[in-house]
Amino acid sequence: MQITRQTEYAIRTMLELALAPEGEVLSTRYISERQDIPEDFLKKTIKLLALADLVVTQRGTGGGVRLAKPADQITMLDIITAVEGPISLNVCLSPAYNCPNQPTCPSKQVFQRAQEALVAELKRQSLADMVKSM
Amino acid sequence: MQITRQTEYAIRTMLELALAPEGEVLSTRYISERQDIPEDFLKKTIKLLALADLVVTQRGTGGGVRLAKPADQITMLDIITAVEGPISLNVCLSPAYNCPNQPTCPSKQVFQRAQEALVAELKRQSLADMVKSM
DNA sequence: ATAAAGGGGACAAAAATTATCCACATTAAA
DNA sequence: TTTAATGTGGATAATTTTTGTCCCCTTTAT
Repeated sequence: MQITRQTEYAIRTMLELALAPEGEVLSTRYISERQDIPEDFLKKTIKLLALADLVVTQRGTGGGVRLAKPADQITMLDIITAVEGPISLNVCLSPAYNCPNQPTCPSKQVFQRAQEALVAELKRQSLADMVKSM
Repeated sequence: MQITRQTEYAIRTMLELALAPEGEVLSTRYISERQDIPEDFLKKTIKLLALADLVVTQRGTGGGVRLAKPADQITMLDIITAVEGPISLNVCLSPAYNCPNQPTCPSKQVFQRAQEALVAELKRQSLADMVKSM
């Protein structure tokens, strides 16, 4: 019940990008050195962020990464979801899962509510808010 | 960011115990068959529940397991914590962890709040509530 | 005594996570 | 137009966590 290290990497990367001058790109190597993240692993992590439209990448000399939208339009939930997929506190909450104990499973509802509370909080704070508090 | 299968086993076990007649013990084997849980793995899981004072075990012939207290005094949070230890959505929230970015880490606060919301919900519903909803 | 329980430690298997390597495609600049 | 800097993608390895199994022990009612 914990975010993975990769998600931590993603959060730190997004903070780094949010702090960079508007429109400027940062290279993966630069970020990996600043944040002490294995470069090749970071590449894949950034790819996930790009697929989720949180960052834009630019290939070639002078290329790199930048935020795809203003920091106040990106939430912690966005980042976590980009890396880990949709949050589901219990397997039974995954969309794909077909619970064999349906419909009498009493724990599903508990997890459903807990998850909603969690998601609401993660959605509440934006990357911009986080940067402000630094 | 998901409870483990072992925690699922623990929840199902607690529900099974909550449904048993007051004061009666159920054997690990019985529970493992009813709930389709590997017996030796269940033994360890039950041991964790016993260490957390959620169940009482009785050795010897006719022995088994029963709830250590009324079902309305046991919460989902109690069960999760018994198996997985204290919830910490991010390593940086673990009591033992000493964050190298302290005290300027902006994500810690976000996780702190999210975790509190989650914990509050998990604490809200008791085993008794869950049984009622079956 | 005996058999039916739980207790505990070692270990194995499986799954998930993290990390590394390398060949390739793109692009700006020399 | 070559070159070097950069992201892309796939394969694979290493590590860690989770899950499962085995086996011998202790306790206890009959």
